[in-house]
Amino acid sequence: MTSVAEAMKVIRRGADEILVEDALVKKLERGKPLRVKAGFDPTAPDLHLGHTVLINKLRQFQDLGHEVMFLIGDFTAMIGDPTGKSATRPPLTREEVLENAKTYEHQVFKILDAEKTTVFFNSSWMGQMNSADMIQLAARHTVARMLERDDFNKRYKGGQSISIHEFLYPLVQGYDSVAMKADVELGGTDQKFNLLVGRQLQESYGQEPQVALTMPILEGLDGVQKMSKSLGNYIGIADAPDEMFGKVMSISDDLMWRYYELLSFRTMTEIGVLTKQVEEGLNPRDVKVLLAEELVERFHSRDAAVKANENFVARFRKGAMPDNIEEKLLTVGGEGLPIANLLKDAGLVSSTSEALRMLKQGAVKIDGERVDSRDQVCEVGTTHIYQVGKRRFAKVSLA
RNA sequence: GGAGGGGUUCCCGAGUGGCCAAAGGGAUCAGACUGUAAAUCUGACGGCUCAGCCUUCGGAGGUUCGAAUCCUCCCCCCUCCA
Repeated sequence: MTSVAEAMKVIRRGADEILVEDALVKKLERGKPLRVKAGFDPTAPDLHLGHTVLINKLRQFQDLGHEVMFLIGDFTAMIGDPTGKSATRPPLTREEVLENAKTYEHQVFKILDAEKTTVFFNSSWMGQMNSADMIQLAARHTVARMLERDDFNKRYKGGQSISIHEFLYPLVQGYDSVAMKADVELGGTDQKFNLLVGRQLQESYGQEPQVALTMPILEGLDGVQKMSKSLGNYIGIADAPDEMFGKVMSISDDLMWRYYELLSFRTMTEIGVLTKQVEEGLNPRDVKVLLAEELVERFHSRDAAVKANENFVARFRKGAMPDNIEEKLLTVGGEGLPIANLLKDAGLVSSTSEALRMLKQGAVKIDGERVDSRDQVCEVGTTHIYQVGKRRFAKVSLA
């Protein structure tokens, strides 16, 4: 077994806060596997790399020999965590929750070892509670402490409404820790308050309080805003290999190190070596390639990673065409189609105006030959590969 | 209930009667260069049957030769007072 000091080094990696660190050391020193909890809202089943930051940390605990408890918050989903949101989410049906949970498992076990992971649903204990139980649970916390939570505080001071049921969310999440006898709970930095409520409730129920470990929110491809689907700056773990590879390559050299810390399974020592090599003149691109390969391999396969790398080099460094170009058949009325309309109809651009702009900018190629005349007409009965920019291709036949 | 401020193109935000398809920034896209879909520089950025035309500035009407800009009504958001 790894020494406590070494374990702490691994655990500390990338972590925002560990509350309380000494308590964690003490727990580790007992030499028994710890029960490590992380809760997930079953509302958003398509995960991106931002979600995996937390899951990676679970994996690290797993590798250190601890027991991972993956909690699906099916009961809490019915309350809706107010964190950072004002709109109440629509409640999910039982079927939707189970469906989402399944998707979670499928995606999450690309990172976690299924053998060493237990999945929990908090409805299994919360569903049992009656009103009296619930009120007793509520009796263990105070309004003043609840208002310490940053967003409650702001809303309260700002005169915005806070529904009573919103106070219940942290309580229920905290009670989950009691029910699961968690030693450690992981969450994003936005979860800090809820994790701390867990500590307090556990003590109140006569348990040793869990250690709360918060992980930072991962920046998206722009390097500034948090990775999120709605901002479109995400790498989905279901993204196709080439797509995933390319997106990783598109991050800035600075952001790459951040991704290494939070997303790579390489040790910090290995990463330190890479940093040094870059300082000594190694092209950061080559280091980025390693990261891109590692991530594609994790979510797809070794072969896919190698292939994605090859494709990337061919297409962007050598300007070659991709292997699998989408084929389209367009039916036209007359003899042919002006190039701009063809590009639009083939879905390569969103409007003919854009097509004309692209032509003017020299972005359009037919079979690799640049087209600069907007008057070009593509005749019926021909098949060519049309390209806009470096990334959009289509093989179009006219009939 | 009272007083005031505001809703502009993907986002932020300027624009108070013609020079406005609308400044500036962000995002995005393209080109160049390169070390990559990094960085940097340049350019584009409502639509179309594209030297022209059409549609847009919360919604509906109106004034005017002409409206994002003025008037009327309506909808929505915010601040302060009660």
